[in-house]
Amino acid sequence: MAKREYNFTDIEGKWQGFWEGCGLFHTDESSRKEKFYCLVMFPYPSGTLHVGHGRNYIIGDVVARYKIMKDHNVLSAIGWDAFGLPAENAAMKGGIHPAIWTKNNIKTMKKQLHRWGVGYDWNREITSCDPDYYKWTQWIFVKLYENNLAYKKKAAVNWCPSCATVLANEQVVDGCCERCDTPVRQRDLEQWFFRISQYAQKLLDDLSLLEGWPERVKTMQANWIGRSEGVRVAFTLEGSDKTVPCFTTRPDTLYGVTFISLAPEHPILQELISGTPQEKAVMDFAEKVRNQEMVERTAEGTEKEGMFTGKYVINPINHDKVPVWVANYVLMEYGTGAVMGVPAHDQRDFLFAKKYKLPIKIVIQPEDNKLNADTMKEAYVDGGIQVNSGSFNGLPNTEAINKITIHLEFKGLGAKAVTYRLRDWLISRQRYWGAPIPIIYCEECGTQTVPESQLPVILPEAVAFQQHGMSPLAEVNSFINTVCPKCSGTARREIDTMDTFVDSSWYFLRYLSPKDDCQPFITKKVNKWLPVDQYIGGVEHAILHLLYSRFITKVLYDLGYINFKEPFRHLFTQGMIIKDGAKMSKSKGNVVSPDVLIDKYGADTQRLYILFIGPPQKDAEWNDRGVIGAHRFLNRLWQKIVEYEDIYARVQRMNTDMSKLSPKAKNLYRQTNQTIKKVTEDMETSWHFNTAIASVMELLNHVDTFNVSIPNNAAEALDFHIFRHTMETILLLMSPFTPHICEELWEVMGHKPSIFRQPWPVYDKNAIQEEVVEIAVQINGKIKNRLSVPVGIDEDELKSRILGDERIAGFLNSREIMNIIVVAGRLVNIVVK
RNA sequence: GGGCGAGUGGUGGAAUGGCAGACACGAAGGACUUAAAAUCCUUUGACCCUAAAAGGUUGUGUGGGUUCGACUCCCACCUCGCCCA
Repeated sequence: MAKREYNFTDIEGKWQGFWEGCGLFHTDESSRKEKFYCLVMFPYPSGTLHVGHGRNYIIGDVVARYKIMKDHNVLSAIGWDAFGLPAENAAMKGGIHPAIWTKNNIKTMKKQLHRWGVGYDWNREITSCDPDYYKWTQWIFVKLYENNLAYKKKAAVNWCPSCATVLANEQVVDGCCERCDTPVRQRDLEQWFFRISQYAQKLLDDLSLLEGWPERVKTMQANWIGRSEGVRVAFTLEGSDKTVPCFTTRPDTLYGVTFISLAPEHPILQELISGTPQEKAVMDFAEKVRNQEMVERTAEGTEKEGMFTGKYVINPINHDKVPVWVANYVLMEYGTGAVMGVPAHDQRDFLFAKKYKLPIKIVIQPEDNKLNADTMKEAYVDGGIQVNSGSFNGLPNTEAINKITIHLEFKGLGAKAVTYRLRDWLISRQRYWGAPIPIIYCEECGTQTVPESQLPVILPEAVAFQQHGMSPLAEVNSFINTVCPKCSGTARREIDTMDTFVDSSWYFLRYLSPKDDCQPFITKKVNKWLPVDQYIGGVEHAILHLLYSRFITKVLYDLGYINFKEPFRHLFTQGMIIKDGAKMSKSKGNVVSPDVLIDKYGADTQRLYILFIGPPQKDAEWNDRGVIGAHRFLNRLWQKIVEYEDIYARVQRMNTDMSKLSPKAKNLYRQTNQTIKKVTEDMETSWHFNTAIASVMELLNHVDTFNVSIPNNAAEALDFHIFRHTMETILLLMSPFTPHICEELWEVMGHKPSIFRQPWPVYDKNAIQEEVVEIAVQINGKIKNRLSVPVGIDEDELKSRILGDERIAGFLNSREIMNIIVVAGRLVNIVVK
């Protein structure tokens, strides 16, 4: 009989068409099966996908297919995070319109996804740059604005003086413009913000609800939110009744204050120095600092710089008169924009004081070696006993923190306060390729939102892209000029567009009603399908995207649109695929194209290799040569099954009666069941697909030694039956990983497709039990021999067998046995003197 | 500087208190072939010993500790990666 070749190209095309046709991934919302919402982070259509991207979609596909077999009603959809800078850069460079560029890329990438065999309910596809979608992104903006969660204020933005344009943070590389390498400056411009800081505490508290999230990601979010508890202390300006509030987490060091520092942006600064001789010098200095980059200003290694304002404040606790400085390391955005300087107990204050010869006053002494203000080389930041602290002397500082706080509150000099590192979310971009912010400025009525009936505010297509300068929207008069929705007078539109993180912070709600033009999502549906049961994506989104999505979800919850507080129940973050020691990227030239590999070996081979390369949560090193191993395995599986293509129909199916099996069949049957157990456990708990696949490889290796033949009698038919059971099991277990070949071979073995309509195999508890086990025998922890014994052997019996073993007896000689440790079914350790 | 993670053969990795290196790649040798590819078989951590077999020593970044027993737990350190400063 002529053997069929493993023609992966035909097979993969055939089954991709079949699944599409039979609606394998079509979600029937009326189904009564348990729902499972499986979501991969939707891609940015950057051009083409490489195998590193593939990991994300393949893992998602494995999970979706597995859950389908476990009889869940699976929702698996995809879309495109289609607004963003690269499209606009391409327009400036290549003269191609961002819309066209994006559309082309989506087409390419969609084809690539299809070729991988990853399945989605394509009827639910969404594209964030599509007006049908961004209409609702704008709607969300309006809802936030109406609820005082969106506002406009002046803020420092990255400004490239050479390109004369605003840069997003990710366009700033090492403090310079990524395009022209000019050092980036800070400029104050009117910017739109979302008031995420108002949700800081909720975002922090509800991390505890996220049991299915990696601890690591939760920690990163908690650090990003950065809650700190402390006291806001009011320092009174000398000769005035004005106060400067300072936030500190260390009220125990209040007696040690020798100066206070203001941020250069502090509103009181101008007033302080107005009309004084030092006014110009101080304002020049403040201007200089404001042009420094934020990161640079606060970096520990950066030179602390400051200037005396000539004014003093009074320390409320001891009435010390302390000088007011302005300093580069104080940020207006954090706390109150003013800090109390305690050089003895804060390292930055220490460096500052040393540089400007400000006094150092010790107020906490460690128990052991006494500090000396004149000789200390760095700030002492640890605990100790209060000194120079009036009535608080002698207290441990941990106690003084509370007592001083209470004292300040009692006297009305301060109040407990909590601050967060989390700052409001700057969402406006002076860019073209984004969702227009739906705001209209009317000279009569002021700032107006665009009414819902007028949404979407369509992004005009005919615009000119220039190398330099402002957003192209600034020049489109037909866009800018409009009428006020309230008074119908002349008005102009906001020309800023929204950060793409806004688009991606709610897309998971849209998959439930992707084409609805009356509402962004249907409350009843999202309440049924969300939270997402499994979210899968890269750890690079651990902070921003996930935090913003959580924020928008909480806002929608508070506004009564949805009944869940968190969008993603379980989160899985896969590791990067590394090539030549670096993350795959076009600029490094180390990308591996999936298309070449699919042409050569097929999609199943590539899927298998990506899953086999290592545990999916860890980074893994790509090795082109390793792919061959995956291909060989699939070839062997193919040959093994096709070899008996004509036989399957001729051998009757039967139930497995263990007692009738030949010893070799019993062994195979046992290992088959053990493999079901191993793979199922890997799928359910750790997602270690690599070890799951390895165990199936071992099983196939075992089949090779099984020597099945075309049956001529009852005994051989029984062996064949076990062989068939094993091969069918392998197909079922492998089908989420390598769906095409399994589907094809399932048919070869005489079944009607689809294999994904089969239930996931369940192992036979009685069959996995070994009869004989090999026990390692150690003497003082060193292996000396191995003995095969029946499973469940009596401990005394085991000991006597071991002590009776010739080799062991030889090693023991006549040494005195101190102890014998028995680990059932594994090992025995004889401890001798 | 802080937080988190990682460090195991030539390579990717396996084993989370009990036989280190499963599974796979690569390499070496062999079979098939006019030849090559593909495929199949054998060997493969290092070192020592041996004619060979058998055997022994050593080995999971480094140094300590806990334990009958440590890749695994504890302490200190080194290197790398990510995030935050």
